[in-house]
Amino acid sequence: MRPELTPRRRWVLKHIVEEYVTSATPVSSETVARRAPVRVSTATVRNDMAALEELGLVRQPHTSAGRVPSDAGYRLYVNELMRPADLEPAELRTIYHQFHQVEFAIDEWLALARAVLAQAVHSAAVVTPPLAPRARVRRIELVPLHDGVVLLVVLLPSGHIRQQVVPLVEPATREDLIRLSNRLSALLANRTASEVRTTPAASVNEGQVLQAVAQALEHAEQQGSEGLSYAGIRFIVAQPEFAHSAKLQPVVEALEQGHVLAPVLYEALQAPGVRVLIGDELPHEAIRNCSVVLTAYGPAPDTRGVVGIVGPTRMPYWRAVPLVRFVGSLIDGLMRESFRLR
Amino acid sequence: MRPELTPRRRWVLKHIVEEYVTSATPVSSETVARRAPVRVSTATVRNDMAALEELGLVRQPHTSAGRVPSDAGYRLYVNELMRPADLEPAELRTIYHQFHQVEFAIDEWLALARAVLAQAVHSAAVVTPPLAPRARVRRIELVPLHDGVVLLVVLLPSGHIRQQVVPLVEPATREDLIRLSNRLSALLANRTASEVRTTPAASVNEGQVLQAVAQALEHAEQQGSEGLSYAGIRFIVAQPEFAHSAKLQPVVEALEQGHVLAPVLYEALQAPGVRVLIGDELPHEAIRNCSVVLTAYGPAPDTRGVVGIVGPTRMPYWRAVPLVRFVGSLIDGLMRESFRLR
DNA sequence: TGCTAGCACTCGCTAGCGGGGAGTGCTAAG
DNA sequence: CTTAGCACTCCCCGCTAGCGAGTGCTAGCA
Repeated sequence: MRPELTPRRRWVLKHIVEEYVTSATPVSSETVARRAPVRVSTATVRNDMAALEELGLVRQPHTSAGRVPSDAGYRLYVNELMRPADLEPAELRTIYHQFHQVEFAIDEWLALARAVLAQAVHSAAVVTPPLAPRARVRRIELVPLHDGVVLLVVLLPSGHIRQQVVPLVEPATREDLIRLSNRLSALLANRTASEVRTTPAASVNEGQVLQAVAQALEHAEQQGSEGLSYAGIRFIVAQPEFAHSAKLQPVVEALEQGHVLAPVLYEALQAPGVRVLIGDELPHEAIRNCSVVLTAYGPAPDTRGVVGIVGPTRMPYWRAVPLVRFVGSLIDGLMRESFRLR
Repeated sequence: MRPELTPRRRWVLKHIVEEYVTSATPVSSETVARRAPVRVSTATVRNDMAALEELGLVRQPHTSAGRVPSDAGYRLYVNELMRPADLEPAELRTIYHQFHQVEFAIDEWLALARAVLAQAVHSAAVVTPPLAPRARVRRIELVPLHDGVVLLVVLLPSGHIRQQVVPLVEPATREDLIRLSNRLSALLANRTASEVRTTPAASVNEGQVLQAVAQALEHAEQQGSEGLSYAGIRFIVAQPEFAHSAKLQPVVEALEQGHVLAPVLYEALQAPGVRVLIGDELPHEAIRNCSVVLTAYGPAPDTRGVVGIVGPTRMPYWRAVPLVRFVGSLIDGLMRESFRLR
């Protein structure tokens, strides 16, 4: 019969997790007993540890070693035992200022988010641009470059810009171009690539531009799913569980070739709040001894992206969760601000 | 007295390098003798190896091990012995097509160059955007966004676009904006940030825009030096010399934090052709058992950037050199083409 | 003088062994 | 239910011996 999960046992588990995360070595009964709020003997703790093991919450790497949290143990910790860290006001202020110092453009924020999260949690950080499943036109602009050649600038709802060089067939004055971009901005507003493709063109030049707009939208959609970027691999390399490259390799590959993480990211896109996935909850074998902490950002459903952390299951969840939440909300706020402006 | 570097000894060195690069294990006299074009005994090869060692071109990890090329040995190999590989026409065609399939924009080419080089040489690849030491204005454009707010688009000589949101002080019609952007495009053409800063403004709005232009240029300059990006760390992780994370860590750090490589990249920016730096020729201790193969791309002096490979000194130089050359010239060609269009 | 065959030697690599120590599980008593 | 005590397990470390790859050296031959 399954042992009971008494309050003290929960407490023991909590300390096993927190101790193991910081020390990276199996936690002995003595270590836990020493840190206990009321005096308990090591033998008592050992009994509790045995019970936790029977419940599948901790493991022993081998007899006569301390205990290590199992994935289920981390899960219980995150769900019920963890108290998210109070982040230093100074740290938050620094991050806040960094975000308000960079250029007012989403790519800058995302690059910064990568760097900040990686540094703050000492893990790898992943970031996706807004993943509009269908890219739409917000506005288009035609910039004359040279005789017979214009630069098409397509503004997307996410605030991204796509540019494309368009050769014209018939000569056009600057005024023609302004009329054309006004007309097309109104005509194409909120249209998707396939809708643009089927829009009839009123002139040869307009046909050229329509083609280019559709192409730009398609590229934007494609880039969305391939646009995952990461930072902080150096922190992963430094983790003792990845000291041997055989362990490290699948993780680095998963990060560099986004498709391993893609399903997880798309899932996080829908869910509100901060999402934590631990070890075997992840879909791929390759990253079974990793955890991810993710949150979606972005105001509208089709301008949402994901930021988060990828690290070993032995991760300081109590820091990772509030930090991811904070950075996510910062980007979210900046995007709302930029939407209000537009 | 120093032994002589006879033709056969050069030949032995060549084969030590090529064998070691592919096998990653010290090369024995027998292996070399077996591959010899004319029949020689292992004893003869051993004598030659001893001579090469005395010349500092090869090393012995320990007595009773085979020989491994030294940095000087690699250098001699690259300078005098190497015959750059004839790349497969199919491989070149594939790369060529990839470059002509992506969007017509420099960032796309650079991302592709990273991926292609990493994959083709199985090493990390580094890429910098055009590193204009002084960013200049090519053209500016003002796009109305909302009441009192415009999006400033600055085209740079490199083909990059910088965008910036500018709040206006006085109301302006669409025609006002066109006049203003025409005026400023002409006025500021080829100006640097500091020159823009000291340009007197004819109106309050113009002052706002001038500030924003200067800021955009400064950001562009700054991003140039921080804009180094890399790919293919997974290949570095897979190399046996980096199996232990202690060896790997400094390399990954050097890649992620561009400043270690910066001086090397700036040097390569000036030099024509493909530049190879081997082991201790690199400025930083951290990457002493790495080599880099770099080439500059870009038509004009202030639109030049660098692409290349970073890998272990045990690198297939005979493939790396022609591949870097090829990819560099592809980007160069695309940039020239895009300049001709504009 | 240069090449080659033969041989002793070096030294990393691996397996096996033993002692020390950390940490456990169990038992019996409070 | 908790605790003190104790035997037990098993990792870790250092040591040793044997093996084998590969060398350096020497002597003989063209």
